[in-house]
Parts: sequence; C-alpha cells; structure tokens
Amino acid sequence: MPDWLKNRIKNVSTDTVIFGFDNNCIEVLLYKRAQNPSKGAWALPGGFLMQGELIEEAARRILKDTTGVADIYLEEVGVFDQIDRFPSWRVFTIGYFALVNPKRYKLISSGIFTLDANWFNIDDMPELAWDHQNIVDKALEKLQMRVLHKPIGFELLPDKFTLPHLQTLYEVVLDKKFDKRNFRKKIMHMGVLTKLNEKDRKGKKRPADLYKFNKQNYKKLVDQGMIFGI
Amino acid sequence: MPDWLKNRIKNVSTDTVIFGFDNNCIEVLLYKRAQNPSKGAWALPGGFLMQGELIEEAARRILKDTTGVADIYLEEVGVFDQIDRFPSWRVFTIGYFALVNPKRYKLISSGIFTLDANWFNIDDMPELAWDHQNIVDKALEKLQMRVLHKPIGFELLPDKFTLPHLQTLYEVVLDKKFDKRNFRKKIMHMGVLTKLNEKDRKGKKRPADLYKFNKQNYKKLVDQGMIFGI
DNA sequence: ACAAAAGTGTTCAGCGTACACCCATGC
DNA sequence: GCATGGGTGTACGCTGAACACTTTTGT
Repeated sequence: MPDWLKNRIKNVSTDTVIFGFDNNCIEVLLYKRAQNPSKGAWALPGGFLMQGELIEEAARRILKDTTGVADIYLEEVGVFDQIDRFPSWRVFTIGYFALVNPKRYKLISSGIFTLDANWFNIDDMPELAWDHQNIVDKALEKLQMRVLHKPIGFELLPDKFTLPHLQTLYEVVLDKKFDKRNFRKKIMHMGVLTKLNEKDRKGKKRPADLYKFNKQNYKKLVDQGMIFGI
Repeated sequence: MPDWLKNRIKNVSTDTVIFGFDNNCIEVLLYKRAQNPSKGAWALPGGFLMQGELIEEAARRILKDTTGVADIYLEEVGVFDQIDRFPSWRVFTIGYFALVNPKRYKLISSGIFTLDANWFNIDDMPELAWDHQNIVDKALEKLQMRVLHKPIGFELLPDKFTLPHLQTLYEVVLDKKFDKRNFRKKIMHMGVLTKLNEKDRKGKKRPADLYKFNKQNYKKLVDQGMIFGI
C-alpha cells in the first residue's frame, strides 16, 4: 500500500472551486476523473486530507498539484456533509474557493487521477460529480458577497489591468451593470489604484490606460478606517 | 459498549456558541465538564457526530439537550482543525452559533457530562477548554457581520420589546453608539416593526412602547427588493 | 416637584445616480 | 474618414449624521 493511501484520513477531504476571469466571463477549473468512483465525470480538484495535515494546507497542496502555483487567494466556503454525497463511504468535504488569473498558469492535466483539465464558463458547465455543483453554487454566492467589501477582484486580473477590464469583471461577478463614469469615479476616489505610464495596445481600438492595485496604500487606508466598497 | 459510544463518529464533532442578551450585555452559555479530557474546565456545548446524522442535526440535538429548545437560529461558523486541538486524538469540529433569548429557556445543568452551566458576559469569560475561545471569537465576528444586513437581532429579544432595548442590543453587539432619533427613524422606516398597544412598565421611569417584529411584512419587503440594514 | 428615561423634526453635507459628448486609435 | 471603444464633469435627490427640547412616569 503506497504512503499516500496509508496516510490519508479516509473521511475528510477538500474540494476547491478555482475561479478565473477570461473571455469576459467567470470560469471554473474542472478535472475529468481517471478513476472510480465517477470515472470520466468532471469534478472539482480535491482530495483526501493526510495525517498531520491542516485542511487549508491540503487545499493548497492540491492547488499546487493542479495549477502549479502557491500563494493564491483561498477562502473557506463551508462543510458539505450530506450522508450519501460520496458513493463509497461517508466523506466530509470542506469547500474552498480560489482566485487566479488563468493566463498566468499552465494546467497540469495528465496524471494518475485525471484524464483532462479545462476551464468552463460558470454558466455553461458540464454535469459535475457528486455534490460538486452545490459547492460551486455556494462558492459563487460567497464570492459575490466578498467582492462588495474586499478588494479581491484584483486577484482575478493580471498585475496590470485597464479600468474597462476591471469594470467588466465586477459586472460579470455581480451580474449587474455599472455606469462607466460613476464606476471610475468611485474606484479612483478610494485611492488604491496607481495609474501607470503605459497603455494596453491589445485592444483593437483606442488603447486603454493601465493601472495596478496599490496594496501598500490599501493597507494604510484600511488602518485609517477606510472601508473598500463597490 | 453503549450505543451512543459505538455509533459516534470519532473524529467529527460540533461545538455551538449560544449567544444571549441580558443585563445589557452579550452572554455566552458555557458548561463545566464532568469528564476527562479537561474535566472541570468550562467549554462550549458540543459533542460527537453520530453515524447517519447531519452535522447541523447534531448541533440541534445537542442544543436541545442543553437548553431544551428546538427551532432556534443556527449558523455555521466554520471548521476548526488544528492538529492538537483535542488532546486525546485528532477531532475536526464544526463551529456554529445560535441565538436565544436567555429568559425564555431553563438550563439543564446536571448530567453525566456536565457539572454546571452558566451564562457569562462575553467580555468576562473564564478560560475555556481547548480551542473554544477561538470558536467564540470567530462566531462573534460572524454575528457582527450578520446583524448589519439580516434582522437576526430580534432572535435575541423577547417577542415584545421596546425600541431602547433593541437599540442597546445593536450597540452592544456592534460595540458602537447610535443616535436615538436616527436609529428609530431608520428602523421604523423599514416597516418591519409593528407597534403594540402596550407599554413596558418594568422600567422605573416613563414606560416605553412595545413592538414586535413583523416577519410576514419583512418577507414581503425582501421579495420587493428591500435590503435590511442598520 | 423633580429626576430619569422616552419620545419627537429639521437641517446640512456627502454620496450615489443619471446623463452626453469628445478623443485616440485600427481598419 | 469612419467605426469602435476609451475617457471625462455636472446637477440632483436621497440618505446618513448632527443636534435639543418636551412628555410621561415613579418617587
């Protein structure tokens, strides 16, 4: 019996909803399972906890194995404990959501456990294994709550981004339109964006100014009592 | 071996922070343990999950055993999974918080598991067993977030209450003062309180008007897009 | 009658919202 | 030169915040 099988905690797992933003829509990273149960089905990246491992550590380990990156935004969504959620025996899973910029990372799609990996538009996903659709739904709700008052939207963008790009992100996440002038006024007035002396020439029309998120300034302003809000 | 011991899931438990409001402060219900580990220490009411039982069901079962009531507000706080949080072996606990009106319920304080039960001012609690102080801290944070946008404060009050009483509740939960006139204006303007033709004569001075929370109206207004807020 | 808490309106400032035109570029 | 998306300022209404006096009761 290999170590990873011997040392796993058989009734506790984690599953992570990895959100990305591309093609002007929210995407979720899914894996196609190479093993039973549910061989061939699309599922969230996840796995069992190991002895002596914290749950968040496990989630980050699995993220590293799937996207190859560490140090990304990760937040607990909650526990999923329906008795029959896993067909073979009772497994409690702790759901997380992660935010990444899809362009930044290569997917690792081959392996013992996975046949394939892909980003899916959140509004156009295949049927998922077990209760994974529940986890996605709850994760999206939590993301929508969070972006209102925490500047986590920037995690989904490249370091340098344009204001129209940022606005589209918020519109897609919150499923709501914003007035261009009011959006820019509000976000610039908070003083957490730094305008760069560069323009984005990837668009086909007039180039847009590039900005970056000023983390130092954000922290300073929060200490002074500022509350981020869209 | 008794059934409850045979059928428990040895590595998953729940612990609930029961909040009450009395003496103009937030109180937490604690139990003194009659058994090892941590015999004699104060702890949150909690216990192991049973086979075939949902975690929230377990939390409600334990609440029933400790306060004698069902049908109270209950919300998940999160998972607590520090490796050594429970001294004997690794136990994952799911924290919840509950809101009750302390006057309404008798405590059940004697039993195999508990020596004593008591309400404690949240700012003046004894040292708690294991990581239970962490659970209380995180539960309080979550409560503070929730009361801002959901009318759960009423769960902590009797059915009939006065506006000064309600205001004090919010002031204590959020650790913040409100202007009497603005508070009344705002809460009344939302249209979720019904004024009764009764006065509270328990005070020593001018009697205050009694109100009740109008749940039907609240639901109707939410359907119309109203967002509760303090 | 007096002490103590309950109850009541108005004013002002700041923020969210609605709204229309010029600008820079690719084609 | 024209089509396309980027960038900019102002006016108004509403909501949140500050503020003081009268009313009702118990003692």
